[in-house]
Amino acid sequence: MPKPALLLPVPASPPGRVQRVTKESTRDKVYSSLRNAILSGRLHCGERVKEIPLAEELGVSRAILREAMQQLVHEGLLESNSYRGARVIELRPEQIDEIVEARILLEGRAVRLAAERIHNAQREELNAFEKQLQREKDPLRVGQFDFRLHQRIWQISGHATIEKLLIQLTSPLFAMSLLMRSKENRDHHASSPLPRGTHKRLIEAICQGTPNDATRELEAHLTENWTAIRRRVAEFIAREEAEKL
Amino acid sequence: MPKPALLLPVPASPPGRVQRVTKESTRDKVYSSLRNAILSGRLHCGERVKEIPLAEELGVSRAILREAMQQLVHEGLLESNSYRGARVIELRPEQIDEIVEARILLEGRAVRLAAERIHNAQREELNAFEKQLQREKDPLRVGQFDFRLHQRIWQISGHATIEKLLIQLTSPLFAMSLLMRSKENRDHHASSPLPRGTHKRLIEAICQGTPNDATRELEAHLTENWTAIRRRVAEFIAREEAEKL
DNA sequence: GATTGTCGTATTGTCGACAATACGACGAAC
DNA sequence: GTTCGTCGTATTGTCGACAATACGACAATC
Repeated sequence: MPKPALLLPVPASPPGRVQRVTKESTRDKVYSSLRNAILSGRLHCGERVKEIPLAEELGVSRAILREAMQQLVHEGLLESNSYRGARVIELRPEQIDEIVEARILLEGRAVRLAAERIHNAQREELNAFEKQLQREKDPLRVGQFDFRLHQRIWQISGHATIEKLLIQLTSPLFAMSLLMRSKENRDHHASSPLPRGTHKRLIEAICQGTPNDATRELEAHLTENWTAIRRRVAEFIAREEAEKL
Repeated sequence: MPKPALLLPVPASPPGRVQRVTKESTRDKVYSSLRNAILSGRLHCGERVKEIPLAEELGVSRAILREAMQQLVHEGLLESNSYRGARVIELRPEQIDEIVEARILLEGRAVRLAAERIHNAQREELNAFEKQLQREKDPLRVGQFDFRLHQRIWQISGHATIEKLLIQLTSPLFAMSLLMRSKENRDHHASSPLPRGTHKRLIEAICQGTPNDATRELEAHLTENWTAIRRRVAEFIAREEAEKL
């Protein structure tokens, strides 16, 4: 039985209508493909990533794949030891604490700026996004919506440096929470839904242009959300350790 | 006339006394070498970085060099456009503002933690460092000492995530301030020394274990320091623009 | 004289092959 | 039975060569 493809092969560059100005290099396509694979759970946390099979699956040379992987290592989604290969990262609870702490600092400023600078069109967009998020039932898609919603807020803040740092900081977090959900589904553990009330209040604060409220709501939102995830990660790791012995 | 070597060729792996456990790969050596070259001003901001000559100078293949450069691009020290090569970054004043703002957020927390967690041995180390910094006359070396001192503080904070972000964030800043100094020396502009009073008070606050003072002193230190640099960058860019026309 | 088309070259993007290393299996010594 | 040495294989690290692209120079056209 042919195993299901984990990754989509890199598509030949689509013939843009007017010869696209910014040609995307193969490396960038491989990078995006790999990143998506991790951030959508097709490559799950802790999984070994071998170069030759992956290069074949993607239809590119190992050199290119290595450059893309290099980038993901630097971004914190992969970790590699020399001659011992690369794996998708697996965060320890203490690391999650650190990341969330840094995230609160940076995103606190981002939502403050967003509340100060938001336009009417963006207000509508955020509200629409939030309604969509409320309607969504599938927990996996809820997580992805959540991620994209936050990213949009960072964009609205207009602070490119903080935006970049936040993307880098939260990607491993997102991958890990994804792993939690899929493992919990597989093992038939209760998969409690994300708390969404704080989410709504955060959006409202940003749209109403009240920076202090926005920052406060963000802190509440993140701590509430991630103490739960953190506990689950700890339990998950404990279970894994137990299985090993 | 043979031009002076910008980079030291990558040395063959020195035969460690007991066969070092962590073998440094060629890529890592190339990465460090290149990074040092930028952060010590041997490769100056805005300079084009060509792969073939550089690979020959370093005595490695282009593939390896590309992987190392890739990493520096992600770190923000190089910027590259497809088929148009890579250059050392050149920050615009607005970017400096953004970086310093993010830095204050993160380093504010770092010095707070450092003040809470510092040990006696580390207190002495910081004080010694600070005295050394006071004695130093060469402005270039002052900058390097300053950078290392801050890095040591981040380490003492024990927050690995914030430390990593800060290194990434400040490297381009440091490279740019270096460029300023060397250009100013060359063009015989006045090169005003860094203000050091705030520096001393910051160290004292950390050593005395007063987190609030430490955070406040840090903010003073950074804003004082970087508004100066920012102004100089703006003037420098203005001069360059004028030369072009 | 300015604009546009063509081409050559310098440089980067991509690839396949070879060298070096880690890790597990297997067998020998105690 | 356990420990240690040896070796084979799977996998990564490194390299040199070929293909694709950008950019400037030069010629042709209006």
